[in-house]
Amino acid sequence: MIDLKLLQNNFEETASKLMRKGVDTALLENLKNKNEELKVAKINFETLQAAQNSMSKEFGQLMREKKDVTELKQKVDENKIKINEALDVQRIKQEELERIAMSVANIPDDNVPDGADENDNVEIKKVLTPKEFTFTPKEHWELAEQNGWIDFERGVKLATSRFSVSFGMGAKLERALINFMLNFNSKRGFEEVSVPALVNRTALEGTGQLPKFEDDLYKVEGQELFLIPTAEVPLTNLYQDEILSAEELPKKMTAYTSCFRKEAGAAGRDTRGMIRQHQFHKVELVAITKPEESDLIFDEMVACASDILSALKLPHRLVTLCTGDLGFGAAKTIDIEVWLPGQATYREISSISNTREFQARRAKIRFKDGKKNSMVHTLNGSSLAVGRTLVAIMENNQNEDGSIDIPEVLKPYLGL
RNA sequence: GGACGAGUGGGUGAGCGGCUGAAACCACAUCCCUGCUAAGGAUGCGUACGGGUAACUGUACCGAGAGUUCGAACCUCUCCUCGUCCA
Repeated sequence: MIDLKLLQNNFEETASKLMRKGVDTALLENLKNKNEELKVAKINFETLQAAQNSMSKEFGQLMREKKDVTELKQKVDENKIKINEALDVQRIKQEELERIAMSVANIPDDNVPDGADENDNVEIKKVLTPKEFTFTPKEHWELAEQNGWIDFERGVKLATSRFSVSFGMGAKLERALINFMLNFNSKRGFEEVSVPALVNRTALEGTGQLPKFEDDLYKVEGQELFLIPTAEVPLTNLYQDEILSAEELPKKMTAYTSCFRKEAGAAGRDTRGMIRQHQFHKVELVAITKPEESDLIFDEMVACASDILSALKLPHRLVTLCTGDLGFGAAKTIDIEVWLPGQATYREISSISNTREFQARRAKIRFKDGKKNSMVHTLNGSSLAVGRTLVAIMENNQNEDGSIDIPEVLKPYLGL
């Protein structure tokens, strides 16, 4: 959530920063006004309430002295009517303010490049060179079907479109990748955590998926529970509404979960294959840090994801997302895109974001910063999307006959 | 699914409808003492949002929400969670 104090005290600068992300200045103006109105309403209510409290004390005093209270009672009753009115005003202002504030995106870092969409993202570097094929490389769905690894029709039969089923080596490779990635992350100091796949509304508000993106979430009928779209939600919210000690920071965590997304608005995109599924496996990294160390840990997380791809010998590149492609809660994001020879293009396989205080403020995650409490920074990143990694392995390691070479580092996990 | 019981500050745990934002102890912090010394003492120590240069001060919060009352941690109702017993 946006820092209302910042908006109040530094409106011009904050508004111009948010304008880069397409946030309407009029909306911010409105937010600022609401904030001031709320303040007035609060002062009004609290003054009345203070009078009420002191009159109540006096009332008790008179009772004990067995004195007459009818006059005082009348005063108190009159005041009470005013209090209720003032409280209503305050509540309405409060709700309006929160509704608006919760829907304002995070402020992008100054060094995030301007841009409209993913075409304006800026490449940082390429890692490993794509190999030259002496034949025309196939796309992964062709290879997957040919090898009997993935069955797309049967996934549809069981659920609906954008579901698939893995068999044999396809299924084993998914499991191997998950284990490999979790172990890799553990060695880099990320504690492995196993979390629920269903979370409540508060958790999703904390990380910013709600209230704005409810359409993309699967909701359990009759309950305020949602299937997680990413492990970022349960991991980050583990410490929701807590005040952590400075010594226990940074918290670095990794978890494997299935992720569930309706992919509303992605109609027609990546309809074939397993690039964009409603359910997919992902190993996630989350860090909760002191503000001054979040950039350092961000780099660690990027390196961690990139190094996994390197260990798998998969060519990839790092890009900085431009303002137009930056997610709702991110102050900065680096995407890692893996080379897919079948499509002859780089495709997103990991996305690492620093949300700075944005989620911390929403989820109320603070730490003891000497004498006072400060907001932590929260970071999240995939390391990696398992299905897409499998796609990349298939396409990059394919032979002319359609067979696929298993990456050396995975063999111990496959009993090979 | 049914019947009880419980949910209080970092922890343990008191709490009569007003004098309780909350005893006590532990933990923690700062300071003092240094021949009873793997000790003793003093003080401080929840959160959020306001007001004040500051000392300080106002409001709210005792699982969540609603109600009764001039006044609720305490009474009533609903919900949630955790125990125990029953099915």
